[in-house]
Amino acid sequence: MTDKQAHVTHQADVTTNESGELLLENQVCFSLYSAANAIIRAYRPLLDAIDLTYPQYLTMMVLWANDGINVKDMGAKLHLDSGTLTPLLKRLETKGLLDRKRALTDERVREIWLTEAGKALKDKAKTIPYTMFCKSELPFEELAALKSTCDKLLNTIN
Amino acid sequence: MTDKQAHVTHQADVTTNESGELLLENQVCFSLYSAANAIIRAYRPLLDAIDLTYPQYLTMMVLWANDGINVKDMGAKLHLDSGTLTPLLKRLETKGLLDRKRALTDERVREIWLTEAGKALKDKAKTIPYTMFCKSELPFEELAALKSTCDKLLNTIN
DNA sequence: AGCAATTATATTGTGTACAATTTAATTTAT
DNA sequence: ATAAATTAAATTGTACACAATATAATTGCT
Repeated sequence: MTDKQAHVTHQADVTTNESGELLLENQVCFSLYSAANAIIRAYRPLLDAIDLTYPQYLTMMVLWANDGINVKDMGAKLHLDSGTLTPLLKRLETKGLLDRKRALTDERVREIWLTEAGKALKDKAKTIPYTMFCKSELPFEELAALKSTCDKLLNTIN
Repeated sequence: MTDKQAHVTHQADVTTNESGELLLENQVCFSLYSAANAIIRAYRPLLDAIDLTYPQYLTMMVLWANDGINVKDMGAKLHLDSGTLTPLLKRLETKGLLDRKRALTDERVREIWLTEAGKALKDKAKTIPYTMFCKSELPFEELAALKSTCDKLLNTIN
């Protein structure tokens, strides 16, 4: 083993075993990736009841707090680009939850406005976060620490 | 506000503000979801160099430690089903990294065996975890805590 | 004013995730 | 032994993510 590899093994032994092997079980990123998938799966039965997917639910949450927001600002909040958002917003429009209007001052800009049905959905979604909190079976402090680390990761990694 | 909703707000104020509103900024699950997406984006330039996607890289990692594993056991390790794995494994087969063989004792079972090229790729992938560790700019202990919480979440939520 | 550069969104194409269903092989129960 | 039940993969269809590119509107520059 080279000096460089020894350093690697020492510094990052979350990721490798004593022989420097790549082990799935030791990968932080794999745990994060699997937990994110599991969370989306856990949301599904709750969101099926209001006919939303998880990304659609996040999008509605942005709109409930920022009605009339444009696609670019929505993308900045959700960390998603127009390639993801355009079709997603069209599907929410088809469901009758929002309208996609062009801004009067700038024809390029698409403003997203909730319909009455879209606004009404907010109330039905209100209990979802607490249900998920219970499903997690984790103490409040641990979830707060998880959020803090994820936010740091997101900020430094991009 | 009902008593039940007051309880919700008190218990889960990571998710809601003082008026009980659903705020994206306060959602643990959204942070986890965004961090997972960000991590996959951060892996991309490293994995492009060896022509793998992140799920393909995870799959190869399983094979490097468990050559000849079948699809079901692979799915249990990766928390993915055959609907995801079958096409993914076919793509890795097309790249010449593995062979998909039927088990002799049970014709239903598909065994996945690394080719020489598949085995050789392991060496090129060795430095990736340490590079990602550096990219995170987080102390080792915080990453270990992150992994621990994600693993707990994955176990309780399913 | 007029043209180049920039910006906002949309489109195209690839690769996941996953529910639901199908197919084929094996096991179980009678 | 054989029909029913179970199991392992594969298939089908929907919905993300995101890179790359295209389109159209606006801004900046001279």
